[in-house]
Amino acid sequence: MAKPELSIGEVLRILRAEFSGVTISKLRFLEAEGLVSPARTASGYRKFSADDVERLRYVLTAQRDQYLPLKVIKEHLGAIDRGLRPAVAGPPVAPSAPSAGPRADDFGATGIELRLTRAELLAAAGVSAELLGELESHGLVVADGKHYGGDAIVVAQAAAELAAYGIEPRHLRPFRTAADREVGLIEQVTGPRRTEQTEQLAALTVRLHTALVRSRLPR
Amino acid sequence: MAKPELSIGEVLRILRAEFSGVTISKLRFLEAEGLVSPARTASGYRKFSADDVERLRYVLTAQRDQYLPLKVIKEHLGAIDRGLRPAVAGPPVAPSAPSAGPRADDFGATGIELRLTRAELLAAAGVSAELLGELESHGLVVADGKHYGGDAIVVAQAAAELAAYGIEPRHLRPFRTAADREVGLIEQVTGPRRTEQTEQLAALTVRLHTALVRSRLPR
DNA sequence: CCGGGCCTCAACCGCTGATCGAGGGTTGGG
DNA sequence: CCCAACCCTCGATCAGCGGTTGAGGCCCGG
Repeated sequence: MAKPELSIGEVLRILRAEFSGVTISKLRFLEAEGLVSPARTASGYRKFSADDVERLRYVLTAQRDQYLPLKVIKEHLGAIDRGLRPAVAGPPVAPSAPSAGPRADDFGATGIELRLTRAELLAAAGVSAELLGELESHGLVVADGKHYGGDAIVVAQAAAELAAYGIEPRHLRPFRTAADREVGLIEQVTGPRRTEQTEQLAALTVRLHTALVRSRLPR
Repeated sequence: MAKPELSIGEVLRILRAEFSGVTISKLRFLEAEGLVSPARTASGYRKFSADDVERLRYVLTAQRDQYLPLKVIKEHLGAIDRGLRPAVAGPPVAPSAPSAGPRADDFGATGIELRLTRAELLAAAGVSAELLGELESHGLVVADGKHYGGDAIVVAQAAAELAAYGIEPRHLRPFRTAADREVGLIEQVTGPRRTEQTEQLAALTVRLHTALVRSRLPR
């Protein structure tokens, strides 16, 4: 028998060994919330695969050790399912303790690494191939081989909206330059590999940039 | 050296710049839960010190970015008070790699224009007068007469954190230049008065900038 | 054919994390 | 002295999350 599929009661006994607070009703609840989707027998009994159990273990661990809300755990699982990888916010800077503590903030709403074809990008951003071409020629959007990252969507959309104000891609070159310089500065500190620290630093510089722009807008 | 002590309303305005969901009643609630203990005037008014504000910032950040329950945050603060560093669990091992998604506050949800004295700015940002002086000499923070805007807090804090990575104010000049150019572009479109449209455009360009930086970070 | 296991669905629950309002004092400017 | 704006406490209330409970009923092995 290659794949033993377990009944809910069996799963319960397995997980009980590791997590004290688990009950049958909780497992059913987690299914109702969309965190696992066990198969069913013809008569409606749940059949849990080894993967399902693994998934439950993930959920219960995240809940117990990180206090994450189910909603967030669900998003993480969704990302994992799509073969994408998310990232965790570190602890805030301790008050009155200026150690270089990590601090995550509004940098990147998804944390998901996306890989899109050109066609997918056009569809996702809802822009014309022409605009995208211009953006590429000015170095505002770059493909990595045949694929574009998720940020390209945001860039393209923003560019499209700006075009409605009469601001064309060629006017946006300075943004590219500024971004390059910013990244250069970051790499000088953290080196050429992308780490947790890289992200934190980027979040910081972006925050700085945003505040600076705000502060310089007319009163 | 007279440390400026802030009333609850002042604290509110300061924290609003950074955290959208904070209210007076929430601040009082957090005191009731034992997360901060501001001093009181003879007549019973709360007086928040710079440390209190920092503590609140820690609480709000931990809540927003790590979804920690207040109970846990309180324990962490207790540990920090005793000179320890709080233990933080990493993400579960299960179905895949590290992760996570902080949320995106938008560009300017504040509404109210903050006006701070130099002392208030120092207290709110928790930075040294020296750092602030340097920032001013490089044009990163500017006073409008005797007062500073709320963005100055964010600028100063970001600069302080960057300093911990060895990035000094003088390295930040290009940010000023970039911000100036960005604002210049915006003003070319919307004119020299600050309107709804100015804000929208600024939000757009900042979004563009952020996405560009992200897209250019090493893979 | 019986008993334990499993099913659904709706109602209920306790806790967290606040919010609200009544009723009333404080402060500062005119 | 007055008024507006601000601040106070305390108790009631609330919404959402994360489940639990129970009624009523089917399924399956011995």
